[in-house]
Amino acid sequence: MLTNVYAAPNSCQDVGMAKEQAVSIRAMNRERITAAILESAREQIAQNGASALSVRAITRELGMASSAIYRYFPSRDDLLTKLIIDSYDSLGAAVEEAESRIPREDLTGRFRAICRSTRRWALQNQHEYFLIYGTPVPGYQAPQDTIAPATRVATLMITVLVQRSAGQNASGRTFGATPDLRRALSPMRPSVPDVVPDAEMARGLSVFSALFGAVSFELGGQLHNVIREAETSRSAYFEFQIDGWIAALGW
Amino acid sequence: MLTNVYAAPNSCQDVGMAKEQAVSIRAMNRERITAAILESAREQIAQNGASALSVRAITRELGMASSAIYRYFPSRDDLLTKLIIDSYDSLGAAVEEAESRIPREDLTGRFRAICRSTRRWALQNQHEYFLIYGTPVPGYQAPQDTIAPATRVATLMITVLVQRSAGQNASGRTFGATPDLRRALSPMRPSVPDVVPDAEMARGLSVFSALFGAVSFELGGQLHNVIREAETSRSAYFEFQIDGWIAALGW
DNA sequence: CCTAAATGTGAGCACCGCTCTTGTTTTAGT
DNA sequence: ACTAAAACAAGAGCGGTGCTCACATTTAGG
Repeated sequence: MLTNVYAAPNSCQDVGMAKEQAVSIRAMNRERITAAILESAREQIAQNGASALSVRAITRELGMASSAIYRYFPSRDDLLTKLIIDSYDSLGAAVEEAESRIPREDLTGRFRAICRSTRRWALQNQHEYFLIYGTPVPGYQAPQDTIAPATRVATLMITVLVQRSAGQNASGRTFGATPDLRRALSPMRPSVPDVVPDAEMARGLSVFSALFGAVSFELGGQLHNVIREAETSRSAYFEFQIDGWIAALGW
Repeated sequence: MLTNVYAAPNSCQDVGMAKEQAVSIRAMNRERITAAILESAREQIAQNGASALSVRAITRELGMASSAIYRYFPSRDDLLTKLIIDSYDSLGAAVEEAESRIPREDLTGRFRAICRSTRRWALQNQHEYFLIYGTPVPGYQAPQDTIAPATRVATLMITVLVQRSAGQNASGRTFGATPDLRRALSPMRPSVPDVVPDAEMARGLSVFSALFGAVSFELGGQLHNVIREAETSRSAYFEFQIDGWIAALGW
């Protein structure tokens, strides 16, 4: 149960305050209540998943009228959008933190760190993970605000790939990359330095989706009765997959 | 709009019928109405996804009382379970059909067919795909009936792997497979012939999850602004990935 | 100070999954 | 053929949902 930060919204009214304060009490309350709503929502999602998120339940927990929440979020979907953005950021921050601990020159180590921290975050935030990489909601179009946070871990992965490609200046193994594939990758091209050949980009992206396929399979229960549930087994299998991805990248 | 197969449930009552008919009119009606419910449900899911499935909407479309549907499915979840099983079967049948068209000795061709038909089915049945491989519903435990259909495409993939392993009797490249990995794979071991080494099994499973990761990424919009939307581009990228998986399998 | 904007409230709408009662129809046993 | 039991259909209703609206109150700024 949350402490009711929403209660007594006018608690500051009788305290004499200077008119020109840094932030008005209204703005303060707004920020506080918005945060409380998000906290309650996150709690609900962590326990029962996104589909069970109820705005009425949030207002109940906060002790406000059910209609009051619409002063802060115009709809349930907008609330969810904000939560999605936060989840992207949470995952991005976790992965960035883990990767930053590895010596810069240890490229495979950084790659491993990205994979492991992604899985770890997903295991610890299952519902948030599926909020991001689960079933897309039908009418939902990802707003502009989501795309930047969504690319944080992808950007990190690309960075490692770039440094790898830069290390071996245009070595062989640059076959592949049919014209069709080149065109397919064109939207991504501007974001990636020229040192990275097309095939390398495609391989990186492929490994990227394989990573999330592996995590989704584990979290989605697709490995039930296939890989032992014990963490040692799950982890061993995951490490085996990482080795495979590193090999696929030609490292 | 569906033709109202539910209407006039007593239409047979006044026709004199022999008592010992193969199936009673009640059983006939039950079968007919159950089929109509499922058809309407599938239609709804195809249009708006599983989350938008409403039993009341089904009964409206069929012209029955909203409470009547509970004579056929005890709850919305049971209805969904049936639809999940059907989706597994639909996917399994599509993949089996496509794979069966390839000459038996063309192992990579059969593998390619499995991958391509999986993607094709997913593109044509997006909501059904996410019904299977999307966000797991919180309290939902897959009933026993689902596991058999769920393994159809996996079984197919294993078959190809087995034939490949059988072809090259215990060649080199059987490194890997730490004790931890061996234990991790133990639940799967009884289902796979001994000719397939542990590492091969793990690799196959890894490729399997990579396949679904790739499909999920495409359907989930994760490739938006990354790979051109045109089918030629999407297909070219997918084929590139297939080549990578074949390489990963050491073929 | 006073108007206008922002915020809180409660009633209410249309929908949802599901239950229960009541009355009808079909089945099965004698 | 008759009857008890089982299956079924219909409607009312319960508690829940997201959301809107009219109305009171509180705050902000000219």
